Amino acid sequence: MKTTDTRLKILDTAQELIQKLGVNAMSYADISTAVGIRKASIHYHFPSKEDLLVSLLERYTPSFFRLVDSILESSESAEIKLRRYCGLFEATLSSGEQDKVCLCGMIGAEVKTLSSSLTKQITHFFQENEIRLTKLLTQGKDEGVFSFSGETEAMAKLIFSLLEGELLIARVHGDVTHFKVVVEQLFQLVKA
Amino acid sequence: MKTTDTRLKILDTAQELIQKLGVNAMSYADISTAVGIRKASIHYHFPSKEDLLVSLLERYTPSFFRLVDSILESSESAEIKLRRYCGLFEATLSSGEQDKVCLCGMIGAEVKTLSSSLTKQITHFFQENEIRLTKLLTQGKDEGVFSFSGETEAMAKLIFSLLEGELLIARVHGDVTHFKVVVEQLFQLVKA
DNA sequence: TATTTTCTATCTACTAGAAGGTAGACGAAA
DNA sequence: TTTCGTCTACCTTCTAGTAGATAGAAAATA
Repeated sequence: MKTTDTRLKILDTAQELIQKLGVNAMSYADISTAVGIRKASIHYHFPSKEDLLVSLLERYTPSFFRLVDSILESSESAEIKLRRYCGLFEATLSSGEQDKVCLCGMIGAEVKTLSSSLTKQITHFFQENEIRLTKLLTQGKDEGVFSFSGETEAMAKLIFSLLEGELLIARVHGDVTHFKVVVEQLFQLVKA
Repeated sequence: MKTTDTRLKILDTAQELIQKLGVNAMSYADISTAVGIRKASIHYHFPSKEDLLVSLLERYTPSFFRLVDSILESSESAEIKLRRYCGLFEATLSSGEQDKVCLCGMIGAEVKTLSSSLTKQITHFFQENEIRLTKLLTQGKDEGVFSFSGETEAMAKLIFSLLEGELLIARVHGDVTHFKVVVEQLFQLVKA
């Protein structure tokens, strides 16, 4: 098997396991079993768990923002764009056995057990989301489809925290509808 | 030392450790060191980790709702009550070294590594919060101090997810202000 | 009251298994 | 013939959890 194939399989599997169980409940042995490769081979590709986490975030963050930016750059209304943005989070929750949350949300919860360089990567992910949401909201206000009082930046922060929080809560309830209800309520609040 | 004293110390320490590090990153050895007692003594009071978690939630949930209910039963305006409710979450974040989140938020993130009876306890905590927020919002609408479109129940869900999410996010940023900004924005949205 | 017994909470010492990680052999491909 | 990716075998440390000794307090008995 090619290097890149194994590497990818390891990253995919590790990501799924972390989104489901968290960093500290996931082990090299788990990945080993799921991928069908020996633990030592995983250490060949990712010498330490920290290396694996860094690589995971270096892949996840740009790939997530490619999706977000393709939404932002489309020619749709700000309302549709925001719906599609929220849809990215809902897709994570709905996928598979409805047992996964945002990778960065999960790692964010465990931040106090991780290195400062990982903390920086998570902070960066959060900030970039707020920046893009601010853009989106500004566009919506300019178009006249969004209307709400307060600062646009504060609203962006609020929306992002609500989405990350809902992912956790809806999963505990085992109820994707819970997520959808909150997103609909969000639209009630921002719609002009 | 009296039984109850040691038991309390163990519970207090375990709670702090979980709020900071999470269930899976906290060990009996950690508690042992912090309390100044041997591991075996902790197992005497709480035979298994599951027992400890159950006891922790059986203490945390009613004690949290005692605080919430004392706010709800006060004679203040709904706005003040909501501020004080949000203040409970902010207090957790602000306390100590600003490294703790809601116990149930943290355990909620790790829910897929835990027993179904613990999942039920977390679900219950979330639902009871939504019920109380719904009451509070209804009072505010009746008083005329709150005004927002959409269902009151959906708004309650939205507020709770936003608070749990903000706790995680603001901690990663190491910035209590981030939390305060979002709470202020919430008031912009609900105020009449 | 004095003594014995039982109970309680702690301790030391241990187990088995899982964790992250390493050394070095080996086969295939470049 | 060197490099690459995988393997087996192993190490150390940590994990939850157990067995059994012990000291002191409480309760029962003489």
